[in-house]
Amino acid sequence: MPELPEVETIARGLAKRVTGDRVESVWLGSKKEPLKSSPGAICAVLERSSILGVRRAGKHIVFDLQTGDETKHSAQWIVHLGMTGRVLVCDVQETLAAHTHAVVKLASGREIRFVDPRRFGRLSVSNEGGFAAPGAEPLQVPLDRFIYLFRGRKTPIKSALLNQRLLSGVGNIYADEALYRAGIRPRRRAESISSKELARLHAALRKVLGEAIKLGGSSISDYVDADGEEGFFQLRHRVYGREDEPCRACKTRIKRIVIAGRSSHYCPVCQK
DNA sequence: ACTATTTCCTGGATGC
DNA sequence: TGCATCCAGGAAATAG
Repeated sequence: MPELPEVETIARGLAKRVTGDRVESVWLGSKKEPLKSSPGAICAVLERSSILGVRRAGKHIVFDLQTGDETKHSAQWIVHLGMTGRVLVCDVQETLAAHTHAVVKLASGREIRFVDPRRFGRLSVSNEGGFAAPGAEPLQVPLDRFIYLFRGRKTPIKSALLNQRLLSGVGNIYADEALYRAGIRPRRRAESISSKELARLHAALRKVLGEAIKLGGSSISDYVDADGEEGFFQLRHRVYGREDEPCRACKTRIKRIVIAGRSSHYCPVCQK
């Protein structure tokens, strides 16, 4: 499940491989779910455009483009991986994986392929005003603004962390890991958490996301980066996926509860 | 303006 | 072994 560190890793890998290349043609599959923009709009933006760079915004991969027509407008191709999405850079002769929904042919002779079995991923394009993720970037947001995000919210802090309109990029794994490191139980109402605790959460979130990026993300089920490499942060998980295993600090069994339909893991002793 | 719940998807795990 | 059922979860849609 790609969250901020996984998407950052993938975007860096893609940037290394396709920056400076040019799009020759685009093939889109027949399934409609993966397309957030119309097929015509996606092709119009992508075909003959140059790739200026690839970056992450929240959980989105953003390809910065310069259109191939005489206007040379800037535009973006935006890929959201959902649960099981992958963006691969392949040689043309490599066999097409099942559930390939888009193939972008490059002037270098290679192809960017979007593969997504579960079809929760989304492709879109933007050419006016650029693209911005709706929430604040967790690695950039200053403490005072971070604290303000949760003011007056009755929803559990875990749900608030997952709300992409507040923070962009935090998903189930890193929400649980950050709450553990900050010593805050996931079910606590966001508004009930003190500024001091929120300061701990702010720091914990930055630390956990930063460490995970350094380790290439967490490989759960089938995640691999743009080069097919697995991440290693799953080895540092302290609560996520560790139900009934001993807390690394106090040996208490890690509990799993469901909040807003999402499994949430915490230590009943270390987290208050 | 919020918050909670439901829905979309398929592969892998589980149960009988 | 085979078949049915359940579960994972990001985000949009729907309901309250």
